[in-house]
Amino acid sequence: MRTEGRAKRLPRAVRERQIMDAAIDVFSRLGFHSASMDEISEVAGISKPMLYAYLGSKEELFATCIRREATRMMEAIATGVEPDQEPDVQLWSGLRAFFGFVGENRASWMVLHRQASTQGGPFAIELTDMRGRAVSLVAALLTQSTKAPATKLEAESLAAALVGAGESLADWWLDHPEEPAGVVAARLMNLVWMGFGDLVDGNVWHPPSRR
Amino acid sequence: MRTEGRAKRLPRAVRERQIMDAAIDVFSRLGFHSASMDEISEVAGISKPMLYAYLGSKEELFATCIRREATRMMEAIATGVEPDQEPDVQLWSGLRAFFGFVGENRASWMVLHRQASTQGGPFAIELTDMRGRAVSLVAALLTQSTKAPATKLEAESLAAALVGAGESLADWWLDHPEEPAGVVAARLMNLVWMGFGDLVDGNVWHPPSRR
DNA sequence: CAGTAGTCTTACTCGCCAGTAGGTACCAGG
DNA sequence: CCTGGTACCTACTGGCGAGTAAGACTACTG
Repeated sequence: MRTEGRAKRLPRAVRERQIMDAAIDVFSRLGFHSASMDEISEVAGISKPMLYAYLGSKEELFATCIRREATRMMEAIATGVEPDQEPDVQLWSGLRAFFGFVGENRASWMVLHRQASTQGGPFAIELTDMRGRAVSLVAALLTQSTKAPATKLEAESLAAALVGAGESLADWWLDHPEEPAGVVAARLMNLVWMGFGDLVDGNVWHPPSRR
Repeated sequence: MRTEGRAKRLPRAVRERQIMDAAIDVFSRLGFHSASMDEISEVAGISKPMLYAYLGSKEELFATCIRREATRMMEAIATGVEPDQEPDVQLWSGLRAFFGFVGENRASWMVLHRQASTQGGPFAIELTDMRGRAVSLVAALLTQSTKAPATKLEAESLAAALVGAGESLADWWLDHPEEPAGVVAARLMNLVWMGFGDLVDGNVWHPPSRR
């Protein structure tokens, strides 16, 4: 009975992946509140009770999405950075990895940055956690470069500004996709390492060895 | 705010102000979707039908709030900057004015930055417009300093990064209110004008004449 | 084949909230 | 004292969407 288009019976793990992918798609387009579980289940090609059976409530689903994507992103960045390099090289690798990830996972980035940060509750925790790790990473980089930032607060706020600049530039990039990731990353690198003062004078940062 | 049993009869203009203030308060605490017109009317000390009679629908109310606060903020910044000064001084004044505004209007800032940017529809337009004006302003500053950023795209993306750094640092500041506005502004000024490279070497930017 | 475990569905309930209907107090000017 | 207008209210409707009940289909096991 029924029409031909009946869903096939698939193992739980596969369905969970489909659901998460659909959820990220819908959340990124509509935002947490405007996204409905009906639409997510429809995009996932499954009925709503399955969704609830596998992923729990709407909030749990969202939190799970955030956790998954945040982990993927931090891993992408971590594998791109080698801890023994000079500070500027480390920063450069990190920026490239970051923009690379955003470029290939725009929906994930939107959910992480635009949605998660604005919803209170348990989401902010996941998100703040990831962001905190990123900030600490940068702050460590700064402190390790000695001399400059005296207080912990100062290093942390500078790191927050840098991370924010990256986030914002990534957003800007979403509206100007014609530029390659490397160019955008290099631009931010120049801004935060050289500063406008040097840029105005024509001084540019470039990696120690071109490759 | 209801001391008497019955609300006093007040002219429309006064009520509209009260409603807008209440709306910004509630929107900043709960976000657009979670904020209910019932709560806004309650905070404003008025009944819901009045709210609808004066400010229209929920979306109209929100858009009106954004427009008002965006205008206030851009004016605050514009009056703080003198167009004939050196680029770095202009930037410095702008940053001070910006952080000054945020410090004294935290709720407004939250609505502008965290809420408006995540809701699609007509809000994004208002917001993108203001943000665009800010970015153009900075971009002009950069281009005017000649030599450095060749393409329009480059100047614009750098400006976007700077504006984003400011926004992000303002957010960070909300969680660390113990620092005065001037200190935070100075820190960002150093980051974007000197760059980490100089900061690591202990070179710091400071305004030409203290006052 | 019967039993059981896991997949999957239709068709509801139920609360919340944007928006409204319909009326009441108060104040002009005639 | 009426007449109109503006400020203001209580009490509703109507829809949307989170979450569920109750069962149906499939497949594997003995």
